[in-house]
Parts: sequence; structure tokens; C-alpha cells
Amino acid sequence: MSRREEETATPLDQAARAAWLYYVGGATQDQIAAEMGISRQRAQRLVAKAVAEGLIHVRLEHRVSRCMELERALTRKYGLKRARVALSLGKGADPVKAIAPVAAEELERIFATPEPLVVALGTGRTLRAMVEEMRAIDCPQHRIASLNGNMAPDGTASAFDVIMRVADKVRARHYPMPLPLVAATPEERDLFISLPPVVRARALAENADVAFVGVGEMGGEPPLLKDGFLTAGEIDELRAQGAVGEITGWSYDDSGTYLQTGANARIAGVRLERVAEKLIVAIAAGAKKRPAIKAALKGGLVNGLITDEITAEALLS
Amino acid sequence: MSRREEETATPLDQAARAAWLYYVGGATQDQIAAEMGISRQRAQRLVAKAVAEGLIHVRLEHRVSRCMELERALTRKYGLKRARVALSLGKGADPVKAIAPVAAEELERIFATPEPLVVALGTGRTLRAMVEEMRAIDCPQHRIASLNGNMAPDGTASAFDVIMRVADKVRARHYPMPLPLVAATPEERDLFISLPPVVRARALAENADVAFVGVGEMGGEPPLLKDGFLTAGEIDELRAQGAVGEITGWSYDDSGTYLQTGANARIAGVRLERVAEKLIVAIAAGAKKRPAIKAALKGGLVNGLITDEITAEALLS
DNA sequence: GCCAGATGTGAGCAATTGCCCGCAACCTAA
DNA sequence: TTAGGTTGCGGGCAATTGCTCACATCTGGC
Repeated sequence: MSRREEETATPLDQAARAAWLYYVGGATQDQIAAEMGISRQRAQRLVAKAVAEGLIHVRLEHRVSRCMELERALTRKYGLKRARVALSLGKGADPVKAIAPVAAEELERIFATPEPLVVALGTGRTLRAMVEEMRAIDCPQHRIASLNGNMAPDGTASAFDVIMRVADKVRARHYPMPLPLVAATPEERDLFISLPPVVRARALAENADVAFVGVGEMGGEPPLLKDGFLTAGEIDELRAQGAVGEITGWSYDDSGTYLQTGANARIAGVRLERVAEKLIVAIAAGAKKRPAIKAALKGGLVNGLITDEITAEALLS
Repeated sequence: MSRREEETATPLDQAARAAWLYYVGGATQDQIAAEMGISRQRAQRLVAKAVAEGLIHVRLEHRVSRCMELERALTRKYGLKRARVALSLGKGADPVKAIAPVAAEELERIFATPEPLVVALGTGRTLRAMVEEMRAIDCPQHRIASLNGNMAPDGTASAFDVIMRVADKVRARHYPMPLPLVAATPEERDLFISLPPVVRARALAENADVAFVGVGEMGGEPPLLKDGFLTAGEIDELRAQGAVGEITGWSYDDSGTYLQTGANARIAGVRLERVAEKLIVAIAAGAKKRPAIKAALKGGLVNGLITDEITAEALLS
């Protein structure tokens, strides 16, 4: 086997094989080494590589009762259509790691719907992590729309491209938005969103049946600042105007009302509005994001939430 | 957290939490122990339990080129509609472990189809293992039909019930067949299959859009013998008549032609016939089953195959 | 009420794994 | 061709894990 293997196997194929023997076959690294005709150390490196490359997906097929309680409580308190609470990974850990697999599961459930849907997606680290956890399945009946562009001010595409990766995995038609997230001036924004392809993409996203979005915080180091979409001065200005969070770039205050001023005049993406028939799911967790999530829920900017245990408890207290 | 946990957590909840911290969070067992307020040994036991109970599912999200080659070759040689080849787990390992996750993936793909389908399922160890690997997803648009009963001659339901477990996971309507796999006499078989509910169930299964079946071998210790459906004498008789394999209980010879005699007159389940529009997928691997698989492919009893690398290579040589 | 068996627990130890290090092979550019 | 850098390899070792054993605790039958 290893003879033939060598001829065509890519490094990833080898990693996949090692990881398969390890996780599915339950072999030790020594056994893998013997089976594949390599050293034990190499086997260990291949397994590690497969995990690092995201070839191995682990899912927990069990709903913990504590999480279901929290889901029910969140649903009741904030009048949600959908709530999912992931087990937390402990105080120090990055909550994105916990919610990404759960969000992926939930998005897969959406795509498993037989009726054709328009699914709108935001951008950001959390959504990107969600996509990486998704399984590939053909769903040609649906369409995927982008809620906002993700070009940085310097014109480079941000590394957190969500829509192309999702489209890749589900093979549905997709409508990216070749736009900056934040335009340089209100006039530039208006120009951008008057371009015919952008008009079409925005119309689709605005009328999507389902939207999955991240939530950006204003405290600490906001994603808008970290990724260079806004300057520290602009963030300070937003804070002074009462901004506590941001969805698809649009800032809102602690009652969940979109600000009318400041950077919001330059946001080129779609501003999601509460519409009863639509499902708008926020995917966010972590202490830093708590005020932003709470305001979005209170103001009804979203009617779905995927978060973790710790954040859910905080949102309920 | 552990305070509140104790009140409602079932043992499985605890196991799920430990496994989550271990596999998703990447924590060591010591860290899990500290986080959950238990001993290191207990953490290790909980993780092991979660795996043993099937709470943790591992999937490989990478198509190895060698397997894709084999799939293409099988498709060409036997005129298949669908072929999947799983990486083998080495000579000694049980090939069912390798093909079960791949078969589960394939069945999930079927269920993800938006058009309502009737999916027929056989029984047996391999199919049962496949079901255990399946993820739960609601697919109310489909119907699930059983191809055969699985009651043993003594009236007990066999442990390898497939259809109820699948129906449980996809929440589709299902039509079990309350029948023995093999009746005591041809007359009893005729009586059974004239009962109105059985007639309806069989009609549905016969017209299914997709069927997933196992393949039973006649050499060594055939499943029909091991599970007490037939006696050693009856198996010998079938072998003497040229039987090399069996699908849903129906024995066939090495050209893939169903036998007209012997135990076949007492099989109560549906005999699958080649129909061009239907997808009939055999899920089988292992040296013992090779003649049975080869005959089924040659005779066109199936037009889909899920197997492992070693078996695929043997089928192509 | 008491005992047998089942179930669960931590100690201790051997097997397994993750990772750092030095070395060698292989590029790459002068 | 050679110096410098990069990549990948196995050795070796410390950390982590799996497992057995002896003991405690619970449960149900008599």
C-alpha cells in the first residue's frame, strides 16, 4: 500500500491517513508508523498536521440539559425564535472555539431545509471559525448572500472571508459584495451602493430568509479597530455617542437602536431590520461582547442567538 | 458552575462536558478535573465513557486521492451510479469501523436532498454501525422504509435494528416491518406477506428511490447463521446450490442471480431488483465478503457501493 | 438487618504522546 | 561552487494518558 501511496499522495493525504488510523481506527502512533512505513515521530507530526489543517472535525452528539435550560430561558426572556448554548471551555479559553462548532451545526440545519432559502452571512472572526467547522454538503437549492463587503480601507480583502468558504462547502449560488466594509466618506458609500451589481446583492441580502451575523463590541479593542476599518478616534467618537456594539458594521446603543450619526453614515453593508418572518441569528460569546449582545437582544436587532454557557448565564442575570 | 451542575446533570451530561473540554477545548485531563472539580481519573473515565457511548463523532473532511481513484475505477468497471471508498484501517482491523462513518456521510447526503424521497434500509451489523455514526438532523420530507423484518426465529427482535434508530435521528416517517427475516415455511411466509400492513410496507420499500443494504457472505460464519436465522444445515444446502452471498436475506450465486430454491422460498423481506432509476447501495467490506460483493456487482443487484480501500483493490484486480 | 454483587473511586505504574534539539538534506542566491 | 537559510528527520525526555488493583459505597434480595 505504502508503495503505491507514495506516487500520488499529497502531504495532506498522508496526514489524513494518519489521522484516520489514529482517530477512527484507534491505533497508536507506533502502529500508524508501522502501517505507513514511517517513523513514530513522523506519524505524530502527520496527525498533528491533520488537526491543524482542519481535516479532523469533532462533534458532540449530546444535548446537555443545562444548556437546554439556558436556551429555554433565553428564548423566553428575549422572545427569540432560536437559541443555542454551547458548553463553555472554561474561563480562560477563547469562547469562539466553543460556539463555532455549534453555530456550524445550526447553519447546516438551515441548509438541510428542503425549501430554497436565501441565507445572508456577515463577516468576522467568529463567523469565519464557524465556517471552518462546517461540513461540506451540496445544497444547490439555496442562495447565499453577503451582508457586507469585507475589504479593508487599503483595498485588500480581509482574511475573514466567510461567504466564499461557505459557498465552497455547500455549492450554492453566492453573491459576494465587492465593497469596503466602511467607505471613506458618506458620498463614497452612496456611490458604491448605487452600482448595479451592488444594488442586486444588497436587495437579495435585505430580503434573506435567514441571516447569521457576528456581534462586534465597542469596549476593549473592537474588531472594527483591530482590523483597521476605523481609527481609534472614530471608535472614541462612536463610544461618546453611546455605541455599545455593532452588527455588520452598523453601531447601536445600549437600547439596541442604530445610531444615526458618525461612522454609520459610511457603512456600506446591509443594516438588518427586525422583520418578524426573518430569522436573524447573532453568533457571539465572551465577557467583552456581553453588553453588545445584550443591547442587540433588548432592541430586537436579532431574534436568534448562539452563545456559550457563561455568556448565557450573564445575559439571564 | 459545578455547583449548579450537580443538581440536574445526568452522568452522560458530565461525560459530554468532559469530552467537550478534551476534544474541542484541547484541555488535558488535569485541567478538566480542575474545571469540573473532580479527580483526574474521573475525568479520564468520563472522556472514555463519552467515546464509548458514541457521544463523540469524528469525521475526516478530506478526500484522499487514492480513494477517489478507486471510486472512479469501480464506477467504470461495474457501471455504478455511486461509489465511495473509505481508507482502510490496516489488515487486522474490523473494516466495518472504516466504512461506517463514510456510509453515514453518504446517507446524510441522501437525506439532505430537498425532494421527498423514500429511503429503504436493510439490516445487519454494518448498517447498524453506520446508523450509530449518523448525525441527527430533521428531514421530515422523507420516508424511511424497512426492506425486511429482523425478528429472529424465536420472536425476539434482533439487536441490529436499523430503521428505528435512523427514524429517531432524522425524524422522518418510518415503516418498520414486523416480520421474521426468514419464515418457518414458505406457506408461513406467504401468510405473513399477505397481511395488509405488511403489504403496504413492502410496497413502499419496493418502490423506494434509494436503498442501503448490507451484503452477507456464505463462507466462514455467515451472518444468517451467526444470528440464528438459518441452521448450519440450511447454509450448507444454500452453498451446495451455489450461493455466494445474500442481500436482505435473498441468496444469490456467483453470477449475481437470485437462487430459486432452498431458503429463498421462506425469505419474507423485499427482494431488490435492478431498476435503472433506483439507487441501490451495498455497504460492505472485508476479505470474507469479497466474493459476495463481487457477485452482487457483476449481477447488477446493486448500482452503488461503499467499501474500503483493500476491498476495492481486490474488486478491481 | 445483613450480605453478595454491582458500581464507583483514587493510587500507582506502564504505555503513549508532545515537543525540543541537533543534524542532515535540500534549496537559493551570489 | 559555496555560504546561508529552510525544511524535515529521528533521538531523547518530560508530560500526559490508559489501565489495573485494592478498597469504599451503594443496592436489592432474603
